[in-house]
Amino acid sequence: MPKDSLSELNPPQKKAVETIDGPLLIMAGPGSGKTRVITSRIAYLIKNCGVSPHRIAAVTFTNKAAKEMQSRLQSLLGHGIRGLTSGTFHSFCAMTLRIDGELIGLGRDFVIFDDDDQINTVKRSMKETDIDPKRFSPRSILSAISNAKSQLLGLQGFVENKSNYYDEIVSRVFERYEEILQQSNAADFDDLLLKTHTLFDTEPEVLKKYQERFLYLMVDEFQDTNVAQYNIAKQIAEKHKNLCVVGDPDQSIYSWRNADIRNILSFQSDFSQAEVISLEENYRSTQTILDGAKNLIASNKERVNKDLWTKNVKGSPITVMEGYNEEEEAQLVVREIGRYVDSGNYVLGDISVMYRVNAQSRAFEMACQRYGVPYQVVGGIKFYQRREVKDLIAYLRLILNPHDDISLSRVINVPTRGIGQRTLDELTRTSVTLNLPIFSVIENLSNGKAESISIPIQLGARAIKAVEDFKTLIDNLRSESEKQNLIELIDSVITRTGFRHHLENDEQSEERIDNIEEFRSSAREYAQSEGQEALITFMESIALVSDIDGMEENLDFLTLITLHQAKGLEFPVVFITGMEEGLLPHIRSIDTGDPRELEEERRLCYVGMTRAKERLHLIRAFRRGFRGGSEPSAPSRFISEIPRELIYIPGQTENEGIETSLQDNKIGSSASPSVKNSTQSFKPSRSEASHSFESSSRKNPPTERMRLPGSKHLQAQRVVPVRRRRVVNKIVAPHSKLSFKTGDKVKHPSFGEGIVLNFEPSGDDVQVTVAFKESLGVKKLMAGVAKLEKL
DNA sequence: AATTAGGCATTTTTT
DNA sequence: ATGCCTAATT
Repeated sequence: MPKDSLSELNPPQKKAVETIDGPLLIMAGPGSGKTRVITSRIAYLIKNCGVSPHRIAAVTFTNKAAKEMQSRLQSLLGHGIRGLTSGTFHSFCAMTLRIDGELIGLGRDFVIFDDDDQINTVKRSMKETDIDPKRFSPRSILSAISNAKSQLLGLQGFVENKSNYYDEIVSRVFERYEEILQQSNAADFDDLLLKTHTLFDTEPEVLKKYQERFLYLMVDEFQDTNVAQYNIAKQIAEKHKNLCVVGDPDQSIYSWRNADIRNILSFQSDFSQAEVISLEENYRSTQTILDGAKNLIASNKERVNKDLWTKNVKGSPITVMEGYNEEEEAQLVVREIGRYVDSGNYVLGDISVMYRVNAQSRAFEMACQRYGVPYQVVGGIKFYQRREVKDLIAYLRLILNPHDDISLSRVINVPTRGIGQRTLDELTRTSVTLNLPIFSVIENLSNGKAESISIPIQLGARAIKAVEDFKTLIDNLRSESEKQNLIELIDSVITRTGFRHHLENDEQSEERIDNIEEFRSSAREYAQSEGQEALITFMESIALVSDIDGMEENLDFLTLITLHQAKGLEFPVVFITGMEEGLLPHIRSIDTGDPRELEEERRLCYVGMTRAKERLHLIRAFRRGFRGGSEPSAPSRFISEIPRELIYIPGQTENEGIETSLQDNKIGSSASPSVKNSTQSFKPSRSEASHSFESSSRKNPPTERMRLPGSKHLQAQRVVPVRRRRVVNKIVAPHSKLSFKTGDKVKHPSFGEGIVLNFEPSGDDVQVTVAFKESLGVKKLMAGVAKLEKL
């Protein structure tokens, strides 16, 4: 990208940047330079109009997008952007509530309940309202609650609007759910928005503060905002009316999360004088890819047509391939990727494999491991959602806020300390009757005043002892926490609670300890600030990060990603996999019979296709396995919605002539028209990092089934398989030397130094038995996985 | 109270 | 096939 300066913008882009007064709606097609416009606009406000960054807020869809914007502005304006507010709606609201939430009864150190906590809370609520979780799924009840909150209804609104038996059930759970949250001084994701709205609604002074401060407000990915978010934006912008929203209705893919595409219509009616600017020139994709995508999306009925165009080269046809099953699909893809890399024109970081559901990543991971392709999975099982990490977080939260019943229930018996379900039930029951948090019940218990207060509780002496010990444990950690920094605190939690020991006894102890180690180092950057402050900030950052936030651009890794997460990204080469009826229009969207759901699937496919700059592959499997079995699947209807002449099917020769060389396909990385058609030079191929594939493989037609290449010569590039499940989202670079002999001194990242007692090759790795010093003892480790270092 | 076995639902996407 | 939940066992 060239420097963001006004002269390099096309006329509508320029207009979008310079239209600063009054409401503005920017309709930005894929690849139309939206991000540039947003950053240029902010830079323009600051530099040309002399607006203080302090008075500008920019809301993005992910923290990653916010960070990217920040860094681009930084390079444009240097320190001139200090004071700029940028982030997601959720993080903005969390901050607002942290400051002024007390006015609406939210304690300063409230905790944020994530999805997992929410489900637990719903389950508990159902139990306490005698609603059978087998008859009504907690998940669907939660989604009803979330839906109500996203529409700014809240409990009260929901109760008033309920119209059937199911609503009645939900409202009972909802009521209890809110009580638990209140008592735990917690807010769920939707509360962050809802409560901020309420705060602004009921406290004019607070609202005024924000209204006056934010002269300019920008909202990115507007098509994916929900009613609550839009209304918060409206509240803030009400005074100055300088609200700029940027979006593309064709890329709206989050309606299941209550995003409401009608916000775009509302915006136009709420701000009738709003200027509307369309960005229609695409700088990203080849003509062919853009045409394919345009034709696909044209099948949607509910949309306004856009006139997307590009000056880019025609480029290669869209390749459609078919494998027998998902394994062969993956093999096909990985082998094709090998050809790209071998050509020297692409590095792995240029390529991405996209799929509808996370479960699909598995086959690709396995294929990558077999072929030695380093890869990066975005998302999947979220790091902070791993059991051991969540347990540790629950301890930290409890230390911060002992009233957090959900966290307390989570860890009161982890590791097991003789407090079973009976005891916990009894404590919970009492807390409900007394309308007190569980921790307070325990406190009263241990004051020895149980009888005098006449707590109606029935527990054996042994249970009481155990519970009291737990209370003392938390109390001690709590008082220590004020003197310790974050890392010290985490360490004392791990040791004092017996958590470390507990992990060591676990079957997957290595993996779990690794994860805790990872967690510990992620806390490091927060450890500077003082005592509890650090803990609060850290907890908040954990609750609000997304997987995509952690994704790095790394030339050496192939990216595996869901279509949803791919929004906003671009890659020279894109493989969209699982192009099958039931998967890409997902079965759930077909089953409902709601055409709008099917159209959203089509938009999802459109988003995926428009991520591609130069090469687009659509792959499907003839049979797909699920729930153990395997069933035949039909090609996705979306394939047939792409004009045949844009498609190349290997094996069907008549179209082969269309395929152009890779060189002809290259699109200059610059958005400026002058260089676009030139066959620009590629990124220099990085010999030391290049991942060479068996050269003969490129001669094999992709459809022919072939044996996996021998792997010896790939050893150096091989990514070590990480047990069955992945340990960290990013698989780190492989280890160079995996040879050990008895007596070798080795170093483990968390266990420290040790001596090799024994070793035996196992698959591609070596299982090493190591004696570590101190109390750590003898362990069997996979050398590559454990990142063992020879000393 | 803790561990284990067997039954069952589950998988769309995530701030 | 896996993981979660309940029931049964020690």
